[in-house]
Amino acid sequence: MENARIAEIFSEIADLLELKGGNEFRVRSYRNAARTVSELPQRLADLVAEEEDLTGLPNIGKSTADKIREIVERGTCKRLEDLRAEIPEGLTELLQVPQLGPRKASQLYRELEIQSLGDLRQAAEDKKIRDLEGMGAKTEEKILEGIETLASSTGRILYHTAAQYAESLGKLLDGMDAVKQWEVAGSLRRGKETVGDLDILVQADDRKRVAESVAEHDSVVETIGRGEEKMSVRLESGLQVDIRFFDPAAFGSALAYFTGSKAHNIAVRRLAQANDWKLNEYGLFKGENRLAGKTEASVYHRLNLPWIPPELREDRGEIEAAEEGRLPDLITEKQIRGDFHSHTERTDGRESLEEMVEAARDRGYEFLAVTEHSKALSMAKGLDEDDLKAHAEKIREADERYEDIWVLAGIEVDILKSGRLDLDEKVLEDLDWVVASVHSYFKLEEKEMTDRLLAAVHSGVVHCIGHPTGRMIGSRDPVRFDHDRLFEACRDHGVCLEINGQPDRMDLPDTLCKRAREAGVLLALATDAHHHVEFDFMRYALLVARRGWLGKEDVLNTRTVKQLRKHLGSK
DNA sequence: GCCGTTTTCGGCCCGACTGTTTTCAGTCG
Repeated sequence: MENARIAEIFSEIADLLELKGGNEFRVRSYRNAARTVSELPQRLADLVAEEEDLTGLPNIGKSTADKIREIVERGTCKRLEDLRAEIPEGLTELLQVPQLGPRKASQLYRELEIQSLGDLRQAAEDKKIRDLEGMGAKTEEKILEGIETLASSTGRILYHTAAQYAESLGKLLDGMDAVKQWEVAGSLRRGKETVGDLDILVQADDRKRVAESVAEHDSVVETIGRGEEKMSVRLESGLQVDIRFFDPAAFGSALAYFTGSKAHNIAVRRLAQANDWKLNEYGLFKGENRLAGKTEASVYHRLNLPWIPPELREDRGEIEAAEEGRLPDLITEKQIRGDFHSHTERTDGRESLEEMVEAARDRGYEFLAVTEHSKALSMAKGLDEDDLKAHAEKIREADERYEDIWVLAGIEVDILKSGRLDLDEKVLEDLDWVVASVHSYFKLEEKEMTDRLLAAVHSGVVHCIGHPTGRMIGSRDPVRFDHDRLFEACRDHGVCLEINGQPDRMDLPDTLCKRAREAGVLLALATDAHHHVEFDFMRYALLVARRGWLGKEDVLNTRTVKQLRKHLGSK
């Protein structure tokens, strides 16, 4: 039983309770519990086995703790079974339709016996919905559109993709005289690996003109709503964009408000309430009197907090850390001196060694590790021992030619199913940098996978574990292993964990990053570039690192060549 | 159902927009 499944159960209970018309705060409790569970670094099943007290976890009280134990033992819980018996299957899928919430969904069920998306479409097409109390022709139309949107939407999209749309809209806004300032807020600003929609804040002289221009933008296919304060549009990709207009006096509080996360906002608002103040998107207020709002920092400062970087705003302890003056000094792009994972055309990269090295120099890097695949990945032309020796020689020759950059002769060696490395350790010993990665047998049982990874760490020739969880966002689950044991082993053997910046990997994920840091593990940021343009993926690795609370000291890439040589030499 | 320098009971974030209404409920973020 994985945490994700437990979280799903709590979400389903929340949905069903909502359809039933239950207490909205109880519903919220289940949703909060689902969030806590899904973000929890430890496996609940393990905590239950160890008879840990779960009520110490945020949003988990006695009742929820009991349910967690029940779910771990039985795979489900009575509460869910009872609700399912009471409310027809299919009704929850109606909640997925935009603009259709629990009230209308249950009304549709009660009055028209609608129990599925199919029923809903039929009723809308038959124009039966417009006759219901509180609904009309417009509602019917919205529902049909909502069903279409649902069918074509893919849910959350990669940060990388969302950032491209944001950039394109940003260009439009930059080009308008009426726009005085604009900022992207929401989960994109927080650097989350996936983004559900775009939130853009705009200060403008002529809101109407801005709204018109946005509505006419190439990538906009539909205007969902449009008012004085906000407008919502849908892009060709299905992505929803919310534009909100604010005056300068409220721009900072609005930015904070719409950056979220929701949980962070609630926690900050509680601090305001403790002073009998009110915090909303228009500012921090004492009665009618605005205490702060022009900048984000002014809002935080008035609440006796330092400004909190957006990447930390997840209610994962940042408020307490801010109160106690122990927020981490997060790593920045400028502190990155090199990249620890790249491929060339010798295996599955697309450019020559020289092209890659020169591009790294152009970025101002002081070092670059070239890490081709090993022979187990025959599809990728992986190297055997002799190939590797020859290639390492070639890399060292290149290193001689470029005085201002250290080209590390490296490898990304496969960790085989048994935990053995795919290449003779004698050959690996002569390299400057050895990344060991799992590229096969992703479904091993936790114990077997843990032993497999530990064997690589214990080998004595590995410097870094590549993309440690192996997850592909949206398409492949992370492999299962005992995180704490791997972290401890890495710390004790001086082995780094990689933060791979490929947009669909972003692996190690942020929450595990935070725990690896707490365990004393050193992280290595890397792009896994197969073409020099992918060196830009370092920004995604950086986002993960920042969301994982990493500072300069926690990251190997911040070392000078001299320090790095010393660090690697001492291994 | 959770939670506690206001509290173990009684709160729980709060405002914009839409469509249906003649003052508001539902949905969303």
